[in-house]
Amino acid sequence: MTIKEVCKRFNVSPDTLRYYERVGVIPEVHRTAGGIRDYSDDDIKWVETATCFRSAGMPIELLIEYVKLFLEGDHTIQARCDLLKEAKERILAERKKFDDALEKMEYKIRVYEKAVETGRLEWDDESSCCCCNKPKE
Amino acid sequence: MTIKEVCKRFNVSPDTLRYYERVGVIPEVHRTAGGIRDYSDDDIKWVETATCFRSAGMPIELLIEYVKLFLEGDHTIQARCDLLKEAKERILAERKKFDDALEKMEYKIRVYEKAVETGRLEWDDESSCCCCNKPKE
DNA sequence: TATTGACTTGGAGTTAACTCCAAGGTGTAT
DNA sequence: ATACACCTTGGAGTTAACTCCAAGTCAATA
Repeated sequence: MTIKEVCKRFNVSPDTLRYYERVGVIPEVHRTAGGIRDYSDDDIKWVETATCFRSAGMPIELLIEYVKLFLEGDHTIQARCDLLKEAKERILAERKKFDDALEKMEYKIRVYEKAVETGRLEWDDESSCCCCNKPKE
Repeated sequence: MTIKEVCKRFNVSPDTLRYYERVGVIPEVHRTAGGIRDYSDDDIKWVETATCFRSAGMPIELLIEYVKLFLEGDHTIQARCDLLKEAKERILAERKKFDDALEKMEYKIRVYEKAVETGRLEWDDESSCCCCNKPKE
């Protein structure tokens, strides 16, 4: 599979894929005799994992570490497992922050929608919502 | 409340708070006669919202736009509501990516844990999991 | 009142993760 | 065989969001 096809499939740029390979986010990709990238099934799976983890905000350094351990062979299985568990905890913590923000947003949206309906903006004083401050004249 | 206290409460640096104010992520903060920042309750609520939305990955530009609309007054209520709804959709989309990554991670963790137990690494061929490629010798 | 430490500003520097570029090689359609 | 589009590399440039710095001001303490 050409770089172009892989890009289309995972919605990333060729520069990004070459960059990932260069810094070790994915292992070296299979080439044609002429030196042109020709992604194997395994290469594609690595791209899939890299783009999936990246779009969940995992730092590139972590992926590089994972690939490095993988290339070292089976004696790094425990280390890889630990790395993934830590990554999972990170993502769970991040997701919690998303949920907090969602809650705050939904509250604000409710208040604004009611204001559009009734013409009066009424913030619950107990809420720790910033929108209750009135613009200073 | 001093800048230091606000920093401690929201776990951000003084530079970050000053930066937020400078670029308009929060409105101008109340000052003492000497010109030193003395955060009011409302100021603090803005900081809370800013840090909450930022840690959910909302870009600063969006927060600046929200504050700008707020300062323009009540005729921007509909616009603010629309902005928040769009922000909410973004966060939902981001959270979906987190869930996808979590699922992939949990699968890999399960396989690695089994490998640690049994001594054999066995990836389900149907899964689109990159870890099934063997290191090239 | 002098020292000390925290605060102020505008502007420059840093970091992660790309993104672009120039100079040249590959491969396929005429 | 000659365009032509697309690929290669190493290295430089960009962007968002801080983060640091220098030079000066403020405020609490000895």
